[in-house]
Amino acid sequence: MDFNAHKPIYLQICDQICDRILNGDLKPDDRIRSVRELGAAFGVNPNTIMRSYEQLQNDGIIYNKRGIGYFIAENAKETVMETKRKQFIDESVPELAKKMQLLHISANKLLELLAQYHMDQPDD
Amino acid sequence: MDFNAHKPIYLQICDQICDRILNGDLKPDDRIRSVRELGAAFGVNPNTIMRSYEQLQNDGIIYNKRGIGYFIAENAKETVMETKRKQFIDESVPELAKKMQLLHISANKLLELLAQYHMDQPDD
Amino acid sequence: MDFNAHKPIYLQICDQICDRILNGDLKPDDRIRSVRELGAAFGVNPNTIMRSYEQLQNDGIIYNKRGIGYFIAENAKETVMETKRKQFIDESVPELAKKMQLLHISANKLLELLAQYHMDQPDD
Amino acid sequence: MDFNAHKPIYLQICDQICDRILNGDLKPDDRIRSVRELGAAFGVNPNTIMRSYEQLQNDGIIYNKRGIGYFIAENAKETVMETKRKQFIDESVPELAKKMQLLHISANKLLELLAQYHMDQPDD
DNA sequence: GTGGTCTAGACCACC
DNA sequence: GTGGTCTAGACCACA
Repeated sequence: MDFNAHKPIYLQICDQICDRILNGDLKPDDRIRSVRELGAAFGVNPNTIMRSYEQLQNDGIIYNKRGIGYFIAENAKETVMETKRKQFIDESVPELAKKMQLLHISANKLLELLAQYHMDQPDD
Repeated sequence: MDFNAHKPIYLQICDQICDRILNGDLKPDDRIRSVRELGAAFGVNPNTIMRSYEQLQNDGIIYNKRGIGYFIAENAKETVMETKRKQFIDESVPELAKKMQLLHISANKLLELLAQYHMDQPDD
Repeated sequence: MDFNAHKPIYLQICDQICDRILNGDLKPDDRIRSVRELGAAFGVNPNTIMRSYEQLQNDGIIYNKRGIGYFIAENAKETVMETKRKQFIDESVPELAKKMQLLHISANKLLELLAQYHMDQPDD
Repeated sequence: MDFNAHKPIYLQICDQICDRILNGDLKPDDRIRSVRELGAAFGVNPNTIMRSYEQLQNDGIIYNKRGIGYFIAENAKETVMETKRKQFIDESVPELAKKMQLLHISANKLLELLAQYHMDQPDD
């Protein structure tokens, strides 16, 4: 894994795990790799992984069994989905709208730009 | 002005000035407020304002008359517009596309969300 | 059995056994379940149960017949009672007093709160 | 400051700050000492202090001004009070009730024990 | 000066 | 083996 220099590594790891939950790769009660294991795999200090796991645990996305490891929470997918959608609607959309207005970019133009990025997703 | 906690204040000030240039509030050769004045107005250290002005000057958006103050550059609006559009297309759009895909938000849904924010802009 | 996340599982198991001794559920020379059996019942590693039994044995609350199992000690109830009362008076009460003071909870309020939990115990 | 060995230092620091908020020593918008300063004062690594501050910030008890420091939140006292009271009622009280029942300690006996610890607090 | 992130390495309790 | 806490020290961006 290679990391964006401008965002904390531990948050990028959170994002990566959330993405894997959203796309179904990680399911409830799946064990995720230990801090040491994942640290080695990512070439990152275990403390940094620990920090990611703490964050995710605070958010109710993973839970911990003492001496055993970390596991995906029961309703992790819903939690992540809800959190991210809320963020999207409350932050990304207004910001986007503001930019479009200032830059004179119409909705049509936006659709055109998005078309390049395989927007073949169903609504839900 | 209240500042977003996750973006440097000096950049938020840059943004605010750029916005005012784009919407026509600031025109070429208008004088902008001194670092002291704006610092006081924003409740921010003048050094921070200075940093914003340096940034804008480097980008060719404002210029400096020594001992007098900072002024909006001749082609500021075009410069800003071009820079921001490039950023929008190269950064915002791909990021947006990725989020929409993960969150199963369709283009239609996006338009619907945007509609709340007065999308009555012409293309150009 | 579900375990409190902030106290070691092996101590919670000790507590549970002590409670059963105090309330008369376990009597002197009763055999308690084997580490394997109890481990399976609790969904816990047998080593963890072993650790609980060692602890209780050190405290003189249970004893071991090699190859046969663990048994409640003769004076287990008295031992437990004495130990726990000492703990209660030396640790729980001061801690309680400190909290009540900080949170402005009066003795009356405390009695009121306790009333919900069937405080029909005689003194002794 | 001397620390209890069985509770994480960073949590003990959180508690100490909460206590100072509750007793009125720290008021809204007061600046608290920098991580380095407090670390030096307590003979503790600044990282450990940082961890306390993160925790308190997550709980909405303190907030941060970039490059300036940490400050007591507006309604910190209420937040702390509410959190701790909830904890007291939901956790301490039932646990206390259970212990009293098992150890045959009556409400009167409890009051007697508490009396030593200056229980001259008003209700509220 | 401030906080924030990260590393390396240690030690501990627990399973 | 697991996580959890802590230290020491580094480097960075920001005010």
